[in-house]
Amino acid sequence: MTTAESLSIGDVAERTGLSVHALRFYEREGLLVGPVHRTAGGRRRYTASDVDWLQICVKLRESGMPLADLKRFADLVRRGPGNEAERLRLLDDHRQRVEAQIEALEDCRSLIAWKVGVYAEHLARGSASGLWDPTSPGWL
Amino acid sequence: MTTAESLSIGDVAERTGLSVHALRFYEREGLLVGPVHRTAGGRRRYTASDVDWLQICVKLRESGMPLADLKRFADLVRRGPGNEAERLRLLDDHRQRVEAQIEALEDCRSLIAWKVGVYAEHLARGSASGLWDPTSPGWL
DNA sequence: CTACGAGCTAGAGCACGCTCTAGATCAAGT
DNA sequence: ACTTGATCTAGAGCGTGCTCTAGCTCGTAG
Repeated sequence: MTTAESLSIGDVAERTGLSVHALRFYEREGLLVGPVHRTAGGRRRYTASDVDWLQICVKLRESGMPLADLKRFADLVRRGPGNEAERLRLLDDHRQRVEAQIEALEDCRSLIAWKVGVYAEHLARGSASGLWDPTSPGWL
Repeated sequence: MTTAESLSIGDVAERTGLSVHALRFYEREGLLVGPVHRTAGGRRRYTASDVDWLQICVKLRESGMPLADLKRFADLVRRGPGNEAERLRLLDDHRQRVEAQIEALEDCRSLIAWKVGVYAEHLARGSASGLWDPTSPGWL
């Protein structure tokens, strides 16, 4: 349940798009910066900055950062000031990987788009024979 | 060994970037269009169009197409003419997913780039405190 | 003729990232 | 008080996509 200052695991799941299972898993794996507080009854209570951090995690995961790197990053932040250069390196390395990935995807996109275009044209003409038919020469 | 018309599994591994293990695995999974020929001694002999197809597979995999879709595609091609519309649909669906993925990555990239920029600037100034420090307000 | 690297099969194993289960507890509505 | 739904823990299980092993065979160079 939502109150002014703290959110249940279900609320956080809704806000981040992660499942409650994933949230508990992330916590076990040490991917959160701070310890999650608990109610008297033992239920997790998340703060707004927990959610902020998790939303960053989601973005980094979506862009392909492995959990291990996310953990290294969380560790650095948790240890506090003094390792900013290392944090920056981690992020910047990831940025480079993301850029490479975008380029690779754009390559694939143009290959596919071209193939789709050729295909559609032949279909429109009703003359699709020979396309992707490895027994005909020049099928590519 | 390479001869005019046929390649060993090792050659194909080199040309496609797939491991020999992966090549045998792909074959078992029915991801190839034609059956791979064998020498008298039972060794695989690949043709140039096998390599062409595998290179397409690699591109599609790099862009995130699951093996199951690749298999559906290979099945369609193997069955020969008459299902071009279905092939086109498969490819075009994938193209759309790739485009969505590029957009998502570009989003992530700008988030990261911004964060990296802020970080680098603060580091240059020697005033990095408060960055990603969930105990300070406005740490995002 | 022999050695040695490349290839063969069947099947086990692995890394990643969750996802699900069981069985119990908590908390809120009626 | 009772019911109902959310949450808890510990740990097993799973989907994807390879990767590796064991034990054997092939085939080319010397």
